[in-house]
Amino acid sequence: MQLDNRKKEVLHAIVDDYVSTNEPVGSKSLIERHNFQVSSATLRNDMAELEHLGLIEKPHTSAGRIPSDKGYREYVNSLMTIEELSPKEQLEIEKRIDSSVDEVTDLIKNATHTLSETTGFVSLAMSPRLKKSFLKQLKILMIEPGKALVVMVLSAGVVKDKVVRIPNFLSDEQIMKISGAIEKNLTGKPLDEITLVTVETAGKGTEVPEPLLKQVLYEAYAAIKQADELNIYLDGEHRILELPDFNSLGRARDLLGTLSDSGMVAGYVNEMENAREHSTDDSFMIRIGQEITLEGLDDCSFITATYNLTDSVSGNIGVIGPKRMLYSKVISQIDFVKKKLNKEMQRFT
Amino acid sequence: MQLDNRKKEVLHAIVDDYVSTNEPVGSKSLIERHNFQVSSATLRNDMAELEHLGLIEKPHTSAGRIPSDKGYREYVNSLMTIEELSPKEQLEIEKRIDSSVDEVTDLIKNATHTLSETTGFVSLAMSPRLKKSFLKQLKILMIEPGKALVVMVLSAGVVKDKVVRIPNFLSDEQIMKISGAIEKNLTGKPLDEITLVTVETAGKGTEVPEPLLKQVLYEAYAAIKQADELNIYLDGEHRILELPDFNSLGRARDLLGTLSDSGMVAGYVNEMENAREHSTDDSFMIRIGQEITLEGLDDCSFITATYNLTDSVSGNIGVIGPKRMLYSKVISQIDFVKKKLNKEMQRFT
DNA sequence: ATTAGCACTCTATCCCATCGAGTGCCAACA
DNA sequence: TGTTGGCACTCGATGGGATAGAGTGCTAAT
Repeated sequence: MQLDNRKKEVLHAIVDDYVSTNEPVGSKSLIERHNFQVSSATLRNDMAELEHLGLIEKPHTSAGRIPSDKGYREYVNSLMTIEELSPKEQLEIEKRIDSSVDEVTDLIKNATHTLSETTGFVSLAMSPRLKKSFLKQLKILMIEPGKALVVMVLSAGVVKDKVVRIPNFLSDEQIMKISGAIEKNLTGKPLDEITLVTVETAGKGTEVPEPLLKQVLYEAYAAIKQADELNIYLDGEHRILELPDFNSLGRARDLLGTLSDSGMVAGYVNEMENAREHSTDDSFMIRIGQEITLEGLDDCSFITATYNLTDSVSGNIGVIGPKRMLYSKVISQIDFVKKKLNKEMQRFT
Repeated sequence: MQLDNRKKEVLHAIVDDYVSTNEPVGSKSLIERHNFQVSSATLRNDMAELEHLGLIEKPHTSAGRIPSDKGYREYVNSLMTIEELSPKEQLEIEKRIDSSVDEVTDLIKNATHTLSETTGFVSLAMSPRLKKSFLKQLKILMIEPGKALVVMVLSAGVVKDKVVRIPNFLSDEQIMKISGAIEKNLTGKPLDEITLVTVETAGKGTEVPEPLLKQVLYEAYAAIKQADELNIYLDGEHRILELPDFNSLGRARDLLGTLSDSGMVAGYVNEMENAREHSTDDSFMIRIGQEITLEGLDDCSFITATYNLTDSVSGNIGVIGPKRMLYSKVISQIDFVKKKLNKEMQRFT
């Protein structure tokens, strides 16, 4: 994008003004609010140029300009400068992320809630992608005839469990044998390398009759697979209605409708994450307006960062807010929450 | 409420018409839509009377009438007749409540989601009140030095667990002893009779040094207490925006804001439930408009039914919708979901 | 007790005039 | 060539009538 300096400043100013006033910005008010050493007519020429480049647009023929998706993109990529949060803001966030919880899940929910409160937008987090973490323990507890609990401890300090159905007439002892065999053979294996075949192989030589054994092994496998399923935590959906950008009811409805299908959102975040892994970006993912392929999010921006539970186990945390947001601020808020989250997570590993 | 027959019919008709049209109903349209064998002037007199009794009201001097909270209450208590769902509707619900899930929690979430889909309103369920269920098993699993998992199996077929911190230098064997002692002494006791004292007494004679023992017992107690904490599941909040009753944005915002504090809603449901237990009502709780003491729910009705996991372990499931709802229909929908839920729950006990 | 008739009330809607912020373009200027 | 003042034009927002329509309460007659 070959823009001379003044045009860059103009775009910068338009984005800033539009973000803070929520009104299309015209050449005259631009002059009033900023120290351009030229006349409004000159700015009008510049603005015509910027519009030609697709960076800004007019809602109506005789209205001021608002940034286009491309304009926001340029702003985010090249123009804005990110400032650190003030110590007071930092303290506020640190205070809210309660460090006394006993489970990683609660910590993540906490951070998500905090992020929604500080930004005023919808926040979301993905559970850690555990497929790279490995099994440290696996126990099968008999609950009652026909029912057992598979408990797994993973390397990332996470505990998962699942109630499963087992054949009625299996004895406690048989179950112990099976769970011991699985644990012995699969400990240390990353979850994504554990398949039904691996589990079945691990269970061999347990002196349990074939068909019974097979069912238990299958259930154990299912439990392991469920352990690395991704969860998504959304928070603060109701804040959408407090944003002037979504006062049209129709938009708010579409957006909330989409967000209510959390599985779909989770799938999208995952897609984004996969796309990132093959690129050279830093750890932020920013999608603006139409770049987002979820229905009803045309007027939104979607920003996530990657937190780390261990070196190889990570997840995402971020916000969904209006395109018209204070990007630099929001990004540093997400960044700070992410860092705090990373720090707190060390307690678990 | 001493109302002659025609006045009852008039109130009935006003509620019906207002529910279906969402417009204040006047004397003339009442005549048009129903077979009253009198003139509109007569109805006007009746309506003036009903208004005097506080059963209906006028939005403006020259508008038709709408039911007041009291009017809806009279309608619900004495006027409406509840019809069964059609076989088709029943089938639809049965189909949606997937019976293949392995955990009670998932079943409840499923039913809640189904209820929101069938009614088009916000639905909610409380987790079973487990304080009357008793401990069937309690195991403490060592996860790593300093960390253990307390697994509890309750009489209602529910499995609960909690990660707890324990002293670093406790051995596997010591933990087993403690968990064995707790299990031995507390099995069969209802959760609400288990106190810190009971747990400490149960743990005596385990030959584990006093201060270490005490900490583990405390954590076990905390885990047990957490097991009977109530959870609330809300679903379909976004549907609020699809209701004409909440097209004013301000109202929708207040309502969603209140619902976002799920703890508060849970507390309210619990309060309602407690109030019910001392009354002779049947199993439905209906709160209309201002009867609801939650902020922002003035235009809502809150209807819940009680499901049973076992004879003594129950929870609530219901909806929050606009006051202007088809009560008879919604009640039978909730009732049917509740019955289906009860039926499915038998698999777990 | 019921009814027809009537004057009155209030909202919703449409139309129209006006205002104002903003634009594009042109001609002049450095 | 880039910058500027000037000007005609556009279009949404605002606000003031005028009108229509549905509904009401009251009165007098049945």
